[in-house]
Amino acid sequence: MKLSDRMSIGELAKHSEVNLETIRFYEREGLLPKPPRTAAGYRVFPVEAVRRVRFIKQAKELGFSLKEIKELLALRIDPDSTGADVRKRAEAKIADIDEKMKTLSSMKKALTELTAACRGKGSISECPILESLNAEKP
Amino acid sequence: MKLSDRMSIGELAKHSEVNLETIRFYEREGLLPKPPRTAAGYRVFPVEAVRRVRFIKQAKELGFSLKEIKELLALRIDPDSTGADVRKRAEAKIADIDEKMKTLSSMKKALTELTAACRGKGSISECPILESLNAEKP
DNA sequence: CTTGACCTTAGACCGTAGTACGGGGTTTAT
DNA sequence: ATAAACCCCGTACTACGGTCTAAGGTCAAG
Repeated sequence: MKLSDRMSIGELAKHSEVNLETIRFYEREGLLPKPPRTAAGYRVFPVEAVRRVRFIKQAKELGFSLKEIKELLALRIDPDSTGADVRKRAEAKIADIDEKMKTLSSMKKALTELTAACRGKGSISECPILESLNAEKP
Repeated sequence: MKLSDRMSIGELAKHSEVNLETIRFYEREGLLPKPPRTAAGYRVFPVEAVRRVRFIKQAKELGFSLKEIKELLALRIDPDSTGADVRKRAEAKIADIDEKMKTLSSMKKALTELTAACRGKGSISECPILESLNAEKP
């Protein structure tokens, strides 16, 4: 059964845990495709829209701008773009992601060392451990 | 030798690759400690400030707000806070980081699958692979 | 057949994170 | 000794990413 696989803007907002206005804003900005409307002009979203909005939300939390998120969402195999082109763009995004993961990794390491230091009698005063990240470009 | 282990605001900005005004802004916001001044009132920064500014920059790219970054920078073992308290806060930050890494991981997986699909004749048209992330909270 | 919860639009407003500007003082290089 | 390059401060402005408001239309329940 699939009793209603479509939803109103309010339902979409609730299920994806964002403000209703944010949905409209994303539509205006082209992050969500313009949905069909009822006779009265009400937006009708497919359930998949929830995934899309959640994806946007998560990507934002990872420091991607809406512009970058738009690019990520545009990465799909369709007849408009050659496979090689999509692959090139996807690989660039993968590089971004690897970069972020590397940084997170060193942050985590620093914090883990900090918690360990706290365990061991914790008396190494003034220890700005977080600044001990990868230096890069000296 | 340590021919000048201190620098001007302009040098700091250059070495940490941010706008000079950003340095002043971070100082106002309490992300950088107020530096000593010359007789003429010029700020004099220790070289370590470069690491700190770069850390702020990187953390921002990972989606941390300046407020969160301030909290991260405050995590250190000093006589003002008990080891247990610092540890608790550090562990919370580690949890944030793990969350981010998990999401990045699924994004990367989705993108990797996409590039693989591009290789293989690339004819699965209309394939919005990125929305297929972890669902969470149904 | 009205009340309340929902939807519509356009446009105003907000917090965050800078960035620029103007008017001035300082330092360095020629 | 004077120009270029740097610094000071305070204030204003910007871009981004929403969020809210006003004025009104729609829909389901009682």
